[in-house]
Amino acid sequence: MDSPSPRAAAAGKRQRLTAATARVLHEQGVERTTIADIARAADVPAGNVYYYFKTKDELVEAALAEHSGYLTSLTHRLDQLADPRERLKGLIATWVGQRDTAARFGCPTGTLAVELDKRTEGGLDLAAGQVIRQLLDWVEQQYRQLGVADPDGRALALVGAYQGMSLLANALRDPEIMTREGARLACELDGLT
Amino acid sequence: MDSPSPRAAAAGKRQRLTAATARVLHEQGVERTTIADIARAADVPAGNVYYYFKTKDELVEAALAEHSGYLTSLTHRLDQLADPRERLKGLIATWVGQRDTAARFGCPTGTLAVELDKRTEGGLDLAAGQVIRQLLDWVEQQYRQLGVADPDGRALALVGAYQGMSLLANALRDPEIMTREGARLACELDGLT
DNA sequence: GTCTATATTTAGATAGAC
DNA sequence: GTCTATCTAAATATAGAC
Repeated sequence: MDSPSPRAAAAGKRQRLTAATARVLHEQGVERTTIADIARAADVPAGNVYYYFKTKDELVEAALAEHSGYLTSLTHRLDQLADPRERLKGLIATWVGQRDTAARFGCPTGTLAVELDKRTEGGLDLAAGQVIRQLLDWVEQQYRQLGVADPDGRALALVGAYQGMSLLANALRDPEIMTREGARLACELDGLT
Repeated sequence: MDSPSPRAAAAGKRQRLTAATARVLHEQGVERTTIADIARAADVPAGNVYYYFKTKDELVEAALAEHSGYLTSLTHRLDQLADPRERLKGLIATWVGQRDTAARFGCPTGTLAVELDKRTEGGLDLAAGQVIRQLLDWVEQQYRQLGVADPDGRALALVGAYQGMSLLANALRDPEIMTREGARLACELDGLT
């Protein structure tokens, strides 16, 4: 279409703002990111942002929804694999594939959780935790289908290992930490009876 | 002493400010903490802080030095134990003992690392990583003395597990995650030949 | 060495023209 | 629906009286 309808243009801008917010919050953190930063990244005029989002917190919420949507599409893709063990190994491979981003900026949801958890007001302090919970639940289901003992404990261990290796890779600026830990986790999966 | 010398009083205030900064940054995060918050927590008049620390970043540096000092005294205490395996189990027990604080505010050094890593200026972006490196080095030494293979990989796994379980406990506000993961890590240590 | 008052800067948010 | 100008609030940092 050469001339998208105003409604379509508006939806496009809203989507661009959401995607840009997710990216910029990951790179700069919530507190160091200004509305102007987001507008620039989305190529939307600064004064126009408030037409689409009433407050900065609404932008943060939209970014969290974006992360949740990404996670949903990732797990749906992995669900195509027949073997739950292969699904978990696919998840680990995805993490390792993002090692350079992780070494520079950490896990998008994990770092957001750390920042939001410091808040006492606004009601977003536990919002990132819900996205992490979504991942934990999916991982637990895979262990359950594998028929191993303590599926939720194992899910905590796997997702915890991911958050931990992302934080270390980020703090030490070393993507190879993701590779090494990913290999170890895949090995452990292979060793499960 | 009823009347400490001015020099002693000054050193006392500096120490109070350092300790208060470490505590408040942990609870509120760097970006959401104001100089006034720190002054109040240290019971020092707000306008007086700048006599002791020229900038907010100097306070952040002091807090990091405090964490490093805490880590040094903790490892020195654990070094009194004869068996390196017992030292590592003592470290894990210390982590689990701090589960309520971890569930509320995360690991002091880890959450500081996440925040500082988002910075591109000021030179403090990698400072928290050095404290984490200090812990990694000590843990690696213990594995080395145990004579197991891949001591630095194992150190990454153990410290990563700690950072991961702290983040999950914090994001989900559940201290029991620390207990469960701590038990698993201690078990793994017992299983090492 | 202590403290008040204030300068400076910055960012979130809004009013209103177009 | 778009955009500029601006209000307001807050926080870092400084000047200077005591």
